[in-house]
Amino acid sequence: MEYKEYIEKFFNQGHKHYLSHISIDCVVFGFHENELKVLLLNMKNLNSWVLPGGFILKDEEMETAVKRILTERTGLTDIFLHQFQTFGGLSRSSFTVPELFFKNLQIKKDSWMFDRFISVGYYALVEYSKVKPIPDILSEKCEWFNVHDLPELAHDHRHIFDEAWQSLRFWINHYPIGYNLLPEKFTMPDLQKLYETILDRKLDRRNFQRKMLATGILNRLNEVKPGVAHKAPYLYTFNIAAYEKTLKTGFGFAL
Amino acid sequence: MEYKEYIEKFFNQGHKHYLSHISIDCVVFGFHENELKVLLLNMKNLNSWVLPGGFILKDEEMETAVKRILTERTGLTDIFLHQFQTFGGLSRSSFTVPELFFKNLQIKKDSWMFDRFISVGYYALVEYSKVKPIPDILSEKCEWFNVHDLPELAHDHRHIFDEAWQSLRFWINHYPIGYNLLPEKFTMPDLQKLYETILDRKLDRRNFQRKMLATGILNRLNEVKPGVAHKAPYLYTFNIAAYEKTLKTGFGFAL
DNA sequence: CCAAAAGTGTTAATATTACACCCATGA
DNA sequence: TCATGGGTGTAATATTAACACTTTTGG
Repeated sequence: MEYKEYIEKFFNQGHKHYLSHISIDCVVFGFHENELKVLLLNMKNLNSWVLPGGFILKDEEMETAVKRILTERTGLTDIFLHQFQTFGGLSRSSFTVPELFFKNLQIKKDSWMFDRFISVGYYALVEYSKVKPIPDILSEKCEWFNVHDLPELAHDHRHIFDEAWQSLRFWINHYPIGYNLLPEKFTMPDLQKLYETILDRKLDRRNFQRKMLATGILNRLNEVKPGVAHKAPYLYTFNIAAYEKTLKTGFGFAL
Repeated sequence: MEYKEYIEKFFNQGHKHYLSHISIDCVVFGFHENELKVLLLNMKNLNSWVLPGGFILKDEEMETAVKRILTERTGLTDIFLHQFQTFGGLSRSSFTVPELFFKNLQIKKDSWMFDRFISVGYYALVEYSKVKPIPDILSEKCEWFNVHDLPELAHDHRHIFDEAWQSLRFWINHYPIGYNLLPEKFTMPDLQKLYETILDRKLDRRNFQRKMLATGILNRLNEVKPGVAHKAPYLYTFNIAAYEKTLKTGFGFAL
């Protein structure tokens, strides 16, 4: 049984390969059908949902670890990442699980996995349609959830999610967003929906467009969105050079 | 020799008490004579300056650890803290030191202190005049430096400092500041100097005053600063209730 | 009595918000 | 042809920036 072996090795030997006491938790945001989504995992045998996460190899950059973890969960490379907070609460977890989880498993009582962890929180922005959610070895399901309709989360993951979303809301008032969340070509209404969804409030159509165009990060194409009812909206792409530049400098406006 | 014993115990036994692979680095800001200051330590035997830092006890909240560390360095309790970033670079340090540091010391080659560390960065705001800088066991000196005139820092501490200052600059555009950096009674020019020093640019006297008063976090006293040449400025205190409230909600203006 | 610093108010510029009309399209 | 959503411009308001005169005081 490959699973059994893997788990046992992970619990009993993992500390030889990974930094102990340190974990990574990721809040992966996607945008689909005008809804902001988050990727969650359902742990095997336990019926609990958790954020995707993992550990840092001893000879691995922290950010490389995050990318590795997220590539495993989503199939994507080149993911936008933002480190938003590190969680150090004493009671935040320890990997406490009911006995049944370990039936048939030979796991040492002093496994590194039962130690206390400090967790570094990252949020990621990904293009929903390109993601192939892949459960990890400990989990059964990997699914998208609407941010307004999350299941109960284990440990302090609800808190981590809340902090991530808040951080994201703050971020988009200062830095451009969308390149990582939208398809290559998108419409102004698409972009506005994205902002509205993240900020969780309505924005004025005309003012939004004016501000966005003023940032200079958009290219309007000589195409309109095909196959829509009513007047077809223009398609846009991001002006990557300007976008990247603004990612560094920030623009100072509030939507 | 107490020092020798302590160091040996710390290097050889510390992993039993502290979380391995995790450190804390603090950027302690003070304000004195219209200069923004940072507290640095000079390591014994090495002539290198570092940020104050430390480790987390296995049964200690992370924030409690930071407070403990800073109380040891400054003599203060109740310090304003802000976690600004976590540093996970592979090459960021490891505690590499020249051989001479270990002359006469019996330290195991596999001491936890030679492992790789992920470091959680906090900045602290303290009232300069109340601080009694106290070196730690590994260091010889603990001194204030003007932020514009820092010595060379070991490891990636210059980078950590830069990120802290940047984070602080960002912070003060959204949240009140000063309660932890100024004496209880202060003048409007004092407060302005503080802002100017942190932001590293001049502000308009009149507009500054208007905005500050508009926030409602200040109480003007019926006293003026004694013993000054020229017209004496009013003294202010912070309205703690309003200050604390604004610390949570933030005010949205840019200086 | 004057230089130097502090207190205060007004005006101009800019940014933000609110709002209304026309256009294109598929049903 | 009409209901729906998209494109655009302008006026009102709020915020920010620029700026000048008066007051106080120690030397």
